[in-house]
Amino acid sequence: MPTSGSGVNKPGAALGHEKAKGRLTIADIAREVGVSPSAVSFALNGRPGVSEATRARILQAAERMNWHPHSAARALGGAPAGAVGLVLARPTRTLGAEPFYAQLIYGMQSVLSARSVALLLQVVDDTEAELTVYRRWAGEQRVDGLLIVDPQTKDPRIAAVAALGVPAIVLGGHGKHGDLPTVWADDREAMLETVRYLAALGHTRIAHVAGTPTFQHTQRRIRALKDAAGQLGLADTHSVPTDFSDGEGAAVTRRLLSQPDAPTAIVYDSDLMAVAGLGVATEMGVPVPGELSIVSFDDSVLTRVVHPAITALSRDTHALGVQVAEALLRIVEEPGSVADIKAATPRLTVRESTGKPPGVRAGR
Amino acid sequence: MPTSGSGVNKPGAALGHEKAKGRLTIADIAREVGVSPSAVSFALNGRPGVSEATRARILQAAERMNWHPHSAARALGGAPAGAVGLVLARPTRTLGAEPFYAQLIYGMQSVLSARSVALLLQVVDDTEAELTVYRRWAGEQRVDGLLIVDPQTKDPRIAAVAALGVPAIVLGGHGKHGDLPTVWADDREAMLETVRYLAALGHTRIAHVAGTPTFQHTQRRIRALKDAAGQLGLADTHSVPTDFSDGEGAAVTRRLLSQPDAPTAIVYDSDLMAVAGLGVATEMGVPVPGELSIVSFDDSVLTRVVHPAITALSRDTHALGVQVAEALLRIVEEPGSVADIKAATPRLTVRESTGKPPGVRAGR
DNA sequence: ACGAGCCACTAAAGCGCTAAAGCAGCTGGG
DNA sequence: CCCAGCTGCTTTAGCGCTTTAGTGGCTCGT
Repeated sequence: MPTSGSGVNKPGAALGHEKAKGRLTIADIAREVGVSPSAVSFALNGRPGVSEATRARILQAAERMNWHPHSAARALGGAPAGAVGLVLARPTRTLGAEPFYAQLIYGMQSVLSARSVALLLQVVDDTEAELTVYRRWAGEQRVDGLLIVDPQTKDPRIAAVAALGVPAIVLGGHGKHGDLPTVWADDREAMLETVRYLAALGHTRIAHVAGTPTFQHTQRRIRALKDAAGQLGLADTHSVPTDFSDGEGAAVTRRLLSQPDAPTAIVYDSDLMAVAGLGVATEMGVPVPGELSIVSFDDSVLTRVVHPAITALSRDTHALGVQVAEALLRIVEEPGSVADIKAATPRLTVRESTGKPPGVRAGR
Repeated sequence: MPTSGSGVNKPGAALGHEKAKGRLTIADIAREVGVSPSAVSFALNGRPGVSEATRARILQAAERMNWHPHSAARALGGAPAGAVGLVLARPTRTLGAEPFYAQLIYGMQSVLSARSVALLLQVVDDTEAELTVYRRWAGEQRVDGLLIVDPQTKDPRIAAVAALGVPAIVLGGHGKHGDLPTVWADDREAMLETVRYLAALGHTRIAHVAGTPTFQHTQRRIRALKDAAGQLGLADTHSVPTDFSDGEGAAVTRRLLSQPDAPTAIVYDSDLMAVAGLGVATEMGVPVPGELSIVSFDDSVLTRVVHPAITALSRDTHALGVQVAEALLRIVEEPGSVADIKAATPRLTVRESTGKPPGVRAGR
C-alpha cells in the first residue's frame, strides 16, 4: 500500500525517507482522528470512555499509521516491562552443545511471543555474576519475572531474588526454596525406572556419570541410584561427579572401562556426555551394547543421530519450556498464585545402546 | 483482604511486608545528600556541574542505597534502550541441537554483558513472523540494534530493517545488502581448501550435503564446490540441498550410499548433519574413513565427541560472536561507522573421518 | 422544571530521568 | 567599583504514556 500523500504522514518533508526526529506518538493519532490523546489511550487500551464509533476510528488510524506503544513510556507509568529474564551460569563453553537450554528457550518462546513478552538472556560465568545481573535488572525494572535454573543445595539466589521482590520460578528444584515456586521433574522415579530396567536385563555393575553435584537434580539422581541399588541388591553401583562437559564424560568413561571390574552399564546425566562416552567405547573397541550398555539421562537429536542410537530418558523439553513460561507469566500477573508444578516424569525410550550384559544368555 | 474501615491509605498497615509503592529514585538520593535531583543526575552521569566533593558524596549515597537507574525512565528521555535484538527463524526443532547459535550468543554476551547491554532473543517460525518482531521492537523502541542472521538471496528483511531505521548487522552475507554492513566468513575459500584436500587424497566422487539453498552462505558453498570441481577436473561432484535437519542429512546420506557409484567423500554443511551421516554410514556398515570420508562444514564438540572424530572446517564461533557484538555496538553508537568485516576463514581440522578413498594405494 | 446522573470526551498531573535554562555568589580585568 | 564570566547549584520542562479529575451536553425521574 503506497503511502497516500495526505493525512497519514507527520508534517515531514517530501518523502517519508526521513522520520528521524519525530517518533510517532498517540498525539499524532489524536490529531489525525481529531480527538484528545487521552481518548486515544482509552481506545487503544480497550477501556471505557470512548464511543464505539470513535474507538474504531482510532484503532484504524493507529493501524494505518503503524503505531506501536513506546515500551519505555508505558513502563514508566508503572506498567510491566513486558520482559522476563533468564541467566545461564553454567561453566560454559560446553553450554553450546547441550540442546537442553535451546529447546527450553524455544518452548518458552512459543508462549512468550504469543503474549508479546520479550526474553532477556544473559550468559555469565558464575553465580556471583548471575546475582549481579538480577540486581541490575531488578533495579532497572527491566524484567517482570525471572527463571532460575539449576538450583543448588544452598542456593544463594533464592533468598536474593526473593529479597528483590521480582516474581520468579525455579526450574528443577523441589521443596524448600523460600517462597519461590518450582517446576520440577521426578528425576528420582526416572532413575529408579532406569535401574530397574538395567537390572532386569541382568546388569549388576552399573556406573552413573553424574553432573555437577551441587545441583539439586544431580543429587536427587545420585540418591535415587543408591536407593535403587539397595532395593535391588546391586552391590556394585556408584556415581561419579563431573562438570557436565564432554571432556570429563569421556575421561570418566575411559577410566571406568579400564578397570578390572568394568561396569556393564553406564548412565550419563546428559546426552552430550553419553555421546562422548559412546565415542570412547567405540574407540576402545568395547562393543555397545554387546559389552556395555549406555543410557542417557537426557534426550535430544544427539542420542538419535549416533549409531547405535542411545537409550534415553526422554522428556519433551519444548513442552517443559511452555509450562515454565506459563507459570512465569501467571506468577507475574498474580504473585503467589503458583504452587509447585510437577512436570512429566522422563520416560525411558529404549533404543539400540542397551542390551543384556555379556555372559547372560537368553534363557537366563 | 477485607478493606479495613480506618486509615486505608499510605500509612502502611501492620507489617512492612509492603515495599511496593516506593521505588528508590534519584529524588531519594537527592534528599539524602541534600541536593537537587539534577545534581544527582549530573553526578551519576559523570558530567560537569557538580564539585568533586559533592559528586563523591552522591556516588557514595547511591552505592549505599543500592540505587539503579530506571531503564524505562532513561529510555523515555531518548537514551538508548540498552539492548540489542536477535531473532532466530530457522525451521526450528532442529535448532536446539546446533551448537552454532548457542556459541555465537555466548560470544556476543562476553561483549554485551561487559557493557551492560541486554540481549533480546526471540525464536519464530518464519521470516514473516521475524519481520513482525522487528517492527514491534522498533516501534516500541526496545532495541538499539539488530543482528540479522542467515541472509537469503532476495532477503526482504534487509530493506525492511533499513526502513525501520534501526542499526543492524548482517551475519554471513557478502556484498549488496542495502546499507547494512555484514560480518562474513570466506566460505568459498574454505570449500576450495576442503575439495583440494579431498582431491589430493585421491577422491573424485565428492558429494555435498548442503543446507537451505535460499541462504546466501549455502549458495556460496555450492558455487565454490562447482568451481573447484571444474578446476580440478572432478566430473562427479554435486550438492544436495536440505533443510539443515538431522533427518534430511541422514536420509540424503542413505540415498547417496545406496547408489551404484556412491561418493567416496561427503561434505556436510553442518556438524549435526555430519554426525547423522556418520551414524547412517556406521549403520549401513560402510567403514569411515575406509570407504567413505566425511567432512563437516562446521565444527563443535559434536564432531570431536563421536568416533571416528570428524574432520571439520573449524572456526572460533565464540570469537565470531565477539566480533559481531562489537560491530553491532559500534554501529549503534555511530551509524555508518562500520564497513563489511571479514571474519577468519574456517580452517580445515583433519581428524579421523577422512582418508584415501578405497582402491587408492599409498604409492598411488 | 430542575438537579442528579450519565456519557463522551478533554485537561492536567505524574511516572523517573535528563537537559536546558536560570540564578546566586564569587573572582578579577578594566 | 562595576559587571562579565565563571562555578555549583536549583528550577523547569519535557520524553510518551496512563490516569484522575474535571466539563459540557444530554436524559430522566419526580
